Amino acid sequence: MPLDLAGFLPYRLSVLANTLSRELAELYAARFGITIPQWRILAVLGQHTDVSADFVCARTAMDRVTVSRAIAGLLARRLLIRRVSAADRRCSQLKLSAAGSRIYAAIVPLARGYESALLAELAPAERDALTHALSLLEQRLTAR
Amino acid sequence: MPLDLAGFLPYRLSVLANTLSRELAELYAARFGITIPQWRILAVLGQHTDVSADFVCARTAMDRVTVSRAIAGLLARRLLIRRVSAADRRCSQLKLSAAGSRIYAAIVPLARGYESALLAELAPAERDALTHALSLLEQRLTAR
DNA sequence: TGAGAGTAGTTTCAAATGAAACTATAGTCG
DNA sequence: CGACTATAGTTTCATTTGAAACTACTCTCA
Repeated sequence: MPLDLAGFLPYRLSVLANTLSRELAELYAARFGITIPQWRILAVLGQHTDVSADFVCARTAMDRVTVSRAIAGLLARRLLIRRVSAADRRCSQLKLSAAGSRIYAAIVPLARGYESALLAELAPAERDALTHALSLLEQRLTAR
Repeated sequence: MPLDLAGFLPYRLSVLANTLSRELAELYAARFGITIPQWRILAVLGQHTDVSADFVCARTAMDRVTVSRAIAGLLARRLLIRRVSAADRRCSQLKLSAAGSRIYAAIVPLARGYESALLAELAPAERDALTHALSLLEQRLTAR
């Protein structure tokens, strides 16, 4: 009894997620010179300001090293501002610069538009069901 | 109006899928010396026999190069058998060797067990809803 | 037939990745 | 205090990745 790969959940999610990330990246990568990890950092800093690199790691589930390098790239282009925290000088406090905010503001509608086009495939009840199922699965993982 | 990353579908799927693939790989990688791309190839060849590398590419949504190298690794360990197709000598015909079949047979229950544990988080109706929603999204992508 | 276009698969090379080691700072407790 | 442990973040280095070029073969059609 072979395993049906096309119906195997981890595999399906993997293919779908990689395809979506790549398609989405096409909308902003070339136009703004932003990589996928960099976009995720912008996305976190668009929501939360003056947070540490580690906070970004936790939010994005990306590796420390990946985050460090993506931040370095964004700093070099002056899209972020980094201050050393006075309370704990190991921590930095990151926020979007004016230029970073502009890029963020330009990408957000592209991202939303992409997501909307996807979700348009689903009826409202189907959307809710998907969202709900993902929450349950996510919960399981964060719970160990 | 910032974008809520934690509720953004492409992002959620990406985090979830990567976590699942990594967790699953922990079950077989060290024990059998098999990488994620190699496991996917075994999974395809467990279902379909005497198929080409390109067929494997199409099934797994993996890159040509990744597939070529993963096959090379499996051949080196004599887990696969490759014949050149008589009809078209550019194509190879791949199948599991006896040793490859044994590894495949050993991994399948681990993979199934992992998936079952995941799906146990969901009520049957929730599972169906998830499966259904994924099908709709997948369809959209294969349809361009 | 045989020149040009196309496909299967591999190799090369430059870029991205992540584990492990490292730097610098903070907190703990004898 | 001062050694010891822990955390934030970076650097190093070996591995993985995939785009592009390449080889080898097949197909088309003049």
